[in-house]
Amino acid sequence: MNSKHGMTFDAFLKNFKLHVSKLGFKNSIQKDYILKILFYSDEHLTAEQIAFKVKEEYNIDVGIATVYRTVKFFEDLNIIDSLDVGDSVKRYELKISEHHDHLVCTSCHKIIEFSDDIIEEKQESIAKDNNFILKDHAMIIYGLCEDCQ
Amino acid sequence: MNSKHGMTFDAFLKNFKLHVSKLGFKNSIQKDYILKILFYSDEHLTAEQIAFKVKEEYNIDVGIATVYRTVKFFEDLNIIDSLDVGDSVKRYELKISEHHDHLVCTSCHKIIEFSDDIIEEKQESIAKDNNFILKDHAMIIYGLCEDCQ
DNA sequence: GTTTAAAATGATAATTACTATCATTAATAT
DNA sequence: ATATTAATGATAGTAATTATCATTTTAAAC
Repeated sequence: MNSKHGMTFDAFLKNFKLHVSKLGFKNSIQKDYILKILFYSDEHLTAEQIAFKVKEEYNIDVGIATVYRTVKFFEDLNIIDSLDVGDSVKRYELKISEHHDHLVCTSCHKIIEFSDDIIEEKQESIAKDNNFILKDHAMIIYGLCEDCQ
Repeated sequence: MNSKHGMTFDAFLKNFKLHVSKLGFKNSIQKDYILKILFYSDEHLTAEQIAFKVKEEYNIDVGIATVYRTVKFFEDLNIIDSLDVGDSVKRYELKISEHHDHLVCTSCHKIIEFSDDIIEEKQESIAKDNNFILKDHAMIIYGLCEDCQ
């Protein structure tokens, strides 16, 4: 067990590749390494950051267009979340750990994750009350962190 | 009383213009009509839509740069909220009615407003628990509305 | 292991929402 | 009325993302 996700990356990757094949898509080393960077990252990464880290850590060149395509692909597969902190750049994170929401510092842009069962339940009931089938939600609380007050 | 806001637009505008003056800024018919469109709109409007409606409904020409500047100005004054439904276009709404969050249909992009006191309270306590001074929050629940299921 | 068909990639052009610039206009103070 | 100064509008510029298309790679069939 060498990760915070309760699963090794190799096991996760094997599973992922099988899933991709079954859906009729083709695997690639680019997908593998983008996934790997996201798997091990503690932070929410932009497309540019992903490309940079794949090169830096594994010496694999990935075109920026491929990164954008791949994160979109991952979103379609529902394995990543995208997050816009308010600076109009999308940041991505793998969805394999349990769901959480975000607290964002409006000064230093630090991101803190949290989860709250009561809020989750409330969201369910609000969707129900409005005859919506709940698909997803995004909740960002903006404030000033300890360091920036 | 001719509006959903419990105040006539004329009263609201008078107040607004006084506030602008007091802060040392100048008033303009462009600001007035952008505010008027937002005041009477049931929907969350993009900058482009605001410019179009000002022309359509009051036959006033407003440059698109002025609309962007003005909504930013209104944001600084804290009288409008901006909302990104996920299509990377900002939509704006006046903040004169009480605070609410949004339910968005992922199919037809219909927006439904809701508010929930328990969620609001929870957000307060989450901010507190993390030593954040809460400034604002954005919560969007995504789902399929009745018509799109 | 070759061949084949289709999808993925990478370089880059295009798009789009938004911002900056700057000359002109309009609003407030004197 | 005049002066001052901010606001406006036209448009160039920016930055993130998407589209295009020639080339490469994948995976399946032979």
